[in-house]
Amino acid sequence: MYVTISAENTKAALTAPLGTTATPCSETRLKAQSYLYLEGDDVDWVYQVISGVVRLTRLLADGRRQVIAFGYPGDIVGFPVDGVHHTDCEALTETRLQPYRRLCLENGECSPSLHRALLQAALREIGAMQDHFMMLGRKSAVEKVASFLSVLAERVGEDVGDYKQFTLPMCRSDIADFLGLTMETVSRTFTKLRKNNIIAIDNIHTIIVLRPTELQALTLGERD
Amino acid sequence: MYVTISAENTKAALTAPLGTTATPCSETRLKAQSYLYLEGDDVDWVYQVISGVVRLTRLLADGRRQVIAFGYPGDIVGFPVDGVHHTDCEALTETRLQPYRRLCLENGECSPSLHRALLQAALREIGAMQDHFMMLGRKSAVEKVASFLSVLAERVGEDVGDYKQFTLPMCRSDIADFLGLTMETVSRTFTKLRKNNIIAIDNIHTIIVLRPTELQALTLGERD
DNA sequence: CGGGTTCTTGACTATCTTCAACGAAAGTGG
DNA sequence: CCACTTTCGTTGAAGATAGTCAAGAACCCG
Repeated sequence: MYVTISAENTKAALTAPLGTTATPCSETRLKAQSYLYLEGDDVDWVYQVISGVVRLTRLLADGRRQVIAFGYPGDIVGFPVDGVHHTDCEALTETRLQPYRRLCLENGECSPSLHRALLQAALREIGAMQDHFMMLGRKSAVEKVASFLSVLAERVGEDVGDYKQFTLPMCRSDIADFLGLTMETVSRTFTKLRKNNIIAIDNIHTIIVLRPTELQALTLGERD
Repeated sequence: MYVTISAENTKAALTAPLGTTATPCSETRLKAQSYLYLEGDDVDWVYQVISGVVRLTRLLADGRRQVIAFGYPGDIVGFPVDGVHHTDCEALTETRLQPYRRLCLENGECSPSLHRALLQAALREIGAMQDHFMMLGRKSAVEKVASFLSVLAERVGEDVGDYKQFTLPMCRSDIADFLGLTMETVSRTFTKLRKNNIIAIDNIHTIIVLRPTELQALTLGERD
């Protein structure tokens, strides 16, 4: 999952399974905090997240970290770069994944419809990443956090009265490393949104969006 | 072209043409400052840059701009997202491009080797963009500019004695919008590198890297 | 040569980071 | 179940990095 400029993707489109034909391989299960693969590992499979959430990260030698994406149900993770994984992938919650052979994507060694679906997923990935560039390069802290929460509310939020509620399976520093901020700035921005009654923070990992429209407006720089 | 963490790609690999078989379509020529496509246009072709340089951009409603990538010879531009272009693409110099049918990439309606080559290019694009996230999210101004110049020196620099020389076909604000900085910061950083004798600026658009090793070190945060 | 654009530089400011302390929550072992 | 420890999150104060605004210099092109 990336924080796209406009969250125009519908839940339906995103969470639809890829193959309509019988899948050749049974699902993979992953406990929270366990790794699916590490940077440099050979790629044999790409995975579609069925349930749960995973985190893709890259590390710099000096310890700086960038969270590349969060993988929510419907997302495909593990695209190979020259046959090798280019990020680490860790499960944030217990996660179920549907594996697809790498060669199905790369050589079409499977049903044409599945090959096409994986390819389309890769192309959508490129588009989503392009959006995320704008986010990292050109948005303020408030805009980044508002975008992040807005997309999550849209994608995984549950209606609670007039509000949208969802849980954050990742910690604050994961969010910070995803948005190119520090943990402290993320925390302060959450507090600011809470004090302005845009959101409520029930449990630390449970967000309630009280005013979705205002949150959406902050996404593009209206005053807070 | 993205500013990758380690410029380990060789020139040869990057500039190799995709299809060894006869290409079905003659090359496209583009004058400097003319657009190849705009965001929202339907995609009929993807293009490999043969010579010249193009610039891919995305715009926000309020005018903020992100340069997504520069397309140098060997690069593929124009990957479709749901059949539609997701960026604007403008030629920075006179440019020659080899078009390939979109359906060759998406449906394999061409030679299998060409289909595979385009697919591999898309997957490499994903990997390169992941690297660029680190750049935008986690690097300082000096690191960004040093990375940018270092990659260019490696990729298009010509040996002049012990030095590497190359021209910048883009203006300072293009570089700024690529790196997530302002024009002024880019300019100041150039000056700093020049005063430290890491680079020389011959003409405004001609850079000579005097100390490639030091420049490379600045890429990852060694003191300047 | 002149006019417009692009680039550089300076002074000032804003935003975000850093460092540090504290508090809340969660895990551990008796 | 409770005390202890550790991790994670929040908050504050101070500082640094990059942004803004403005002026002047260099470059480009007819």
